[in-house]
Amino acid sequence: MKAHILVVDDDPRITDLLKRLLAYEGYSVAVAASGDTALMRTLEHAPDLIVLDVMLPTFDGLEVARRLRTAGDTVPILMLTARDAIADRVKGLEVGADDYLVKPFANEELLARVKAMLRRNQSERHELLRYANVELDTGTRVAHRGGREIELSPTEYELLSLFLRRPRQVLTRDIILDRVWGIDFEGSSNVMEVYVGYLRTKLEAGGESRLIHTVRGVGYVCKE
Amino acid sequence: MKAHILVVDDDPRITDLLKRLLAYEGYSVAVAASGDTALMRTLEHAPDLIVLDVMLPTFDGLEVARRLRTAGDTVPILMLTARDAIADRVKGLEVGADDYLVKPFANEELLARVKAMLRRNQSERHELLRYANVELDTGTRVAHRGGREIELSPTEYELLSLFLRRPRQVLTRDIILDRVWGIDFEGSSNVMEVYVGYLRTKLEAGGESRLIHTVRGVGYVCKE
DNA sequence: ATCCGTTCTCAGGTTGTTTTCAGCAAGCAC
DNA sequence: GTGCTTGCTGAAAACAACCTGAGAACGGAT
Repeated sequence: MKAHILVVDDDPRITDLLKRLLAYEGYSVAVAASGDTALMRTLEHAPDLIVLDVMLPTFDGLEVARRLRTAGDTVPILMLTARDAIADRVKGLEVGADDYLVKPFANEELLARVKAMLRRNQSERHELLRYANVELDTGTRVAHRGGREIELSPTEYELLSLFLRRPRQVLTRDIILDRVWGIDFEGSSNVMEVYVGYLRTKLEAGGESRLIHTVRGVGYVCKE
Repeated sequence: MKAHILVVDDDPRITDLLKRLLAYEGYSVAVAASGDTALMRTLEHAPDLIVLDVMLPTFDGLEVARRLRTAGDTVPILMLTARDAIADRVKGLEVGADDYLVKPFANEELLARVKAMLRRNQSERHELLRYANVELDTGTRVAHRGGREIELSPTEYELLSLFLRRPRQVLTRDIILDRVWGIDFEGSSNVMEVYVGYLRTKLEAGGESRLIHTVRGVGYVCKE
């Protein structure tokens, strides 16, 4: 639902601009300013797309892309290259970037590409998220526990996939609200609690053990 | 033996990208930027495949394809069509193109098609898509369910073939709109719903079970 | 110009999903 | 235990998504 985008650039003007632009379009945005933090953030957040500048401290964008690909990560990468660095574009594509954009770029163009890349990717990527005896197929959007098939509404699906992407990790209420309902969620509502309830009901309908546990005062964890 | 590919487009962005992409995959690539140079290059180099944009100076891609075919040239043609030009795709096929791709496209997808087209030497591209008891002949564009023959309008055909190529997988509205209508839809239209309706009516006219199910808030699936 | 098939728009009805709310249960500090 | 906070749950209201029939707009063929 809310696509999550990681922006990697060492120029704060660029990251600021992109962050605001993308957030305004409804994406949830994270930022990294160097090669190593980019890799870390990718592992942490499993973004749906990376906007990656070539010039970076520690190690450059090409190296980041190469490491991700050799590690088997298929997240779409949109590379930002300087106007005159044709060689970089070629290398970028060779190294596993999916598209590139020449700086300076028009906002509209960046948005168009991001959108197109996300849409295409969505069709090709069907992962099988799994934890304990729960499976979630992102292609069919159906969950299984044991042999039982579990149908999910869109929101339930988002929530469960969030949990399954980060098993054993405590997710704060803020993070969950951000990822599933979007940043602009204000004031007091207990939607999240209601939906955790729905999920628990469905996941435990066959008498199975609880998988989503409450961490009082903080949020929830998915673990056995 | 390197396959030789001619890329025809007047946008240097596209030719730049394609040239590097295809060259990296080991093809030898030539470029033309207008209809007449495309014809000249074809005569000169006798490429094994042509990637041909519809919109071109001098005369357009459709015209290039038509002239080649009437001259007896059977070189496989992969047509690049604009986003909202369904009519062009149909015309392209009528005029002798062998496949088409909607811009913007995923690099992977272009490579896959190029490979596939080179492999099957342009003659036997009559696929028979099949799922459950539904068949779709991509040569005659006629569908069958059980023994019943089902005639389809061009749009209905596109839609059904999309579903049959990815059975059991949930296709989001974005993807369907993109692949069938080529539209980057912001505004509200319900064409897609109407056409799903048409397709259902035709597919279920013999009292058969529903094959195209709606996934609320997401899109549709083709499954039993 | 007219016909016919196809595509698209619109409005109303239907159904499933999301949110809210109020009361209850569970955890925690004292 | 008591009192306070935090989280759970069932029901109903509010909302949005989807379907359908009717017809308008379009384009090619005669």
